[in-house]
Amino acid sequence: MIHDGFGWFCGGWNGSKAMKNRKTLADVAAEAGVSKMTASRALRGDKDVSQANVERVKLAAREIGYYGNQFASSLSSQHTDLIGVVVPSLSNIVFPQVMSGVTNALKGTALQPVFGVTEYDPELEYATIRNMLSWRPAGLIVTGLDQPPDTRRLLADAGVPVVQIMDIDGDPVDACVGFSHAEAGYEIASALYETGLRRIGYVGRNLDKDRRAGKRRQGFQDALRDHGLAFAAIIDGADLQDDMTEISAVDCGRRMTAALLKRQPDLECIYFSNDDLAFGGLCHCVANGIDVPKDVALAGFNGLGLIEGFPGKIATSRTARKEIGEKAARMILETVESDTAKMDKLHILKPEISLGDLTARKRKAD
Amino acid sequence: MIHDGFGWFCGGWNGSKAMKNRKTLADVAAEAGVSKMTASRALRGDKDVSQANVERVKLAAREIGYYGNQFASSLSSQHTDLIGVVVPSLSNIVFPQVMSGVTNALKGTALQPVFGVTEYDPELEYATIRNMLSWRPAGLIVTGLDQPPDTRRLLADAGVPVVQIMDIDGDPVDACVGFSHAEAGYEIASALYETGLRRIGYVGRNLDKDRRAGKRRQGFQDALRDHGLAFAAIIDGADLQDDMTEISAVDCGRRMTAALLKRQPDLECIYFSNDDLAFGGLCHCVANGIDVPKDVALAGFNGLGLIEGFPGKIATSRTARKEIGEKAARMILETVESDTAKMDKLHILKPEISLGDLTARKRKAD
DNA sequence: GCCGGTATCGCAACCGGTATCGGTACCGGT
DNA sequence: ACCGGTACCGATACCGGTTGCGATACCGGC
Repeated sequence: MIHDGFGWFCGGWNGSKAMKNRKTLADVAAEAGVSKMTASRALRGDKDVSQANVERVKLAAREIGYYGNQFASSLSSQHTDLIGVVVPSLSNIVFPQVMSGVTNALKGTALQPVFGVTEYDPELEYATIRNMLSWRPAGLIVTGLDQPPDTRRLLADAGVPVVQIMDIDGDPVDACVGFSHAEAGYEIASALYETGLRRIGYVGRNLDKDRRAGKRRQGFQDALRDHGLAFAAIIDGADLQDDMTEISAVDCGRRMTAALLKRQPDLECIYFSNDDLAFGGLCHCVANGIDVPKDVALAGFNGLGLIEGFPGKIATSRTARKEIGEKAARMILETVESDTAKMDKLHILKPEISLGDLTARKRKAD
Repeated sequence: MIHDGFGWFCGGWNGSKAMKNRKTLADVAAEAGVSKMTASRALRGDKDVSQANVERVKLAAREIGYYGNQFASSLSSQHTDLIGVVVPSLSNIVFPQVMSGVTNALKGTALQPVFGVTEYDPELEYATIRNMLSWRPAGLIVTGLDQPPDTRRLLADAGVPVVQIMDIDGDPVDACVGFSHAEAGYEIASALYETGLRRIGYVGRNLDKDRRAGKRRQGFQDALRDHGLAFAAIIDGADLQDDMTEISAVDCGRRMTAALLKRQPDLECIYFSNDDLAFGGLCHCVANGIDVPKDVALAGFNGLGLIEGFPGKIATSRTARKEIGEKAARMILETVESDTAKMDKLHILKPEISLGDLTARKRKAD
């Protein structure tokens, strides 16, 4: 349906009548006793308007409660202040944090972000991006590098700066900001290995949809392989697919951990596809008197705030979400501000591994 | 600055040149060998176009990579598909959840949400709303009822359906969806009282900015007063204002709880301004061998996912964030869809109190 | 062959701003 | 008195679609 060309653009009911009876620039001009042009210039702070008229116009505008019409303005001036930001989800706090970063970097500039959510659905992603392009944004920030060809072409032909974020394992359309998930997986695996851990299990969910989580897992596996190991046990949601979609990630992590430890009681360590699941694992352990990380070590990914509740308990790769959002926004800002400048095409913000209480164990192992 | 009338509208640098060289409807029409009008109608699925031409036009559009221009379209047709959604924050997971609800309810309709974040800053809220109005949205969803007069007037004169959400303690501009925070505070206080708890402390943060948290606290206090009690101890961030703004809410909760219990070791219960803080409190207790809720009961607000990690430990008022977002969106949808229908002006989604393990104690107390 | 009706199509006039460019007024210099 | 320069202003032509309405073509019926 979405790919039928213009289905997204068709049919449906016709917006609101809300636009009627709105004050226009002509009203302001009449009220101020000047021409439309002078009013326009006065409100935008253009030059070539006498101070007296500027004040007269602003006053008139306020009196009649005028605010501009972005459609008319953008159509006429042929440019926009919009930056489209496409994220896969709002329920993973990571993305709101990225959005915060973008908002933050754009504060005080003329640009402003517009957000779109894809729910990890490629079709919806395509539609969202297409939709954003119909607003002729000044730039686009898109999560991930694994867009299908259709979507890729859309981005490539957009004619605006495009920054892909969160991932660098792949071929960016234009610029990208993020880090290698494969490497992140590889590195935390290595770090865990060095603390002497050997029997390591894996807990993941939504790997089919969340490609980046899949990459981390692969990287982790590669590291194990390089040490002649493999996951001692795996639960990736396919096992528990019944009601797992409805419950929260934390609760899901708890249950999956319980299941995994039941299946393989001698695990020394569990790697989770993210911090929410890992936290769920911790909850299971706390509730069942399992000492973390002595009995079993837990490792997640992201460095979420809730990890700080139990300092040192969960190993994690701290990712710079907010910074990624900020950097991406700033890259577009720079491109847009100067015609000449071309932005760096790649900016890496490597996650920082935090082993927590395992650090001590590592020293012992050395 | 923001209130100077049109400062927001003035100055600054002028968008991108991104709009140039884009395919227009005329290109499509030429390619398809029809007039602009026929092309326009074909793409929108209007009637009065032969099936043959519809296909020809759609094909042509796809060939040359055409996507509409919302500015031109909205300007000309005098209506929009936009719904403005204004939330105070993205770092509190509650608001992304509300946004999810809105997105969800709007999925499959012609309407689409545009989000704005105010960081709890009234000036920024004013600017954001004004900015949204310049897009002539079909409706507006705004968080809270406590806008300053300027902002209120803006909303009242907007000429579009406005739904205020999350709160009903106040005077809505038009419609509102949410619940009474004062009542929520009152009720959980009463529920806690009934389990026999008496020496109750309070931990809160950002009360000056988050008016709703303040209302809950007030409601809680009122309940205590009605039972002849008062908070046995209070930490509201003013006490620890040093670095508290930078750290996560969870970590903040941990520290404030530690401080509170040090000051008043015989507390039987602590009421937190939200679940993040409460969870931090739980972490402190777990880490220090304090049994929850036997030694000290903890109560928060929101029913966040992370509470589920420790089933029954933290009492909370479960709020229907997603539902609030959905309902608000649906209210606007209905208003917009039918000219006649006026929406309900008030929709209450009362939080559901969950006492967790305290339920047992309550039965004992009875 | 003429007529009313229906299906298709396209011209022209906008929508509400802004870029462009050509005035007008006033200034100081010569 | 004349001239060039500057400051200010406004008529006009768009921007890229859509609405309104008239034009055209084709149809069956009489």
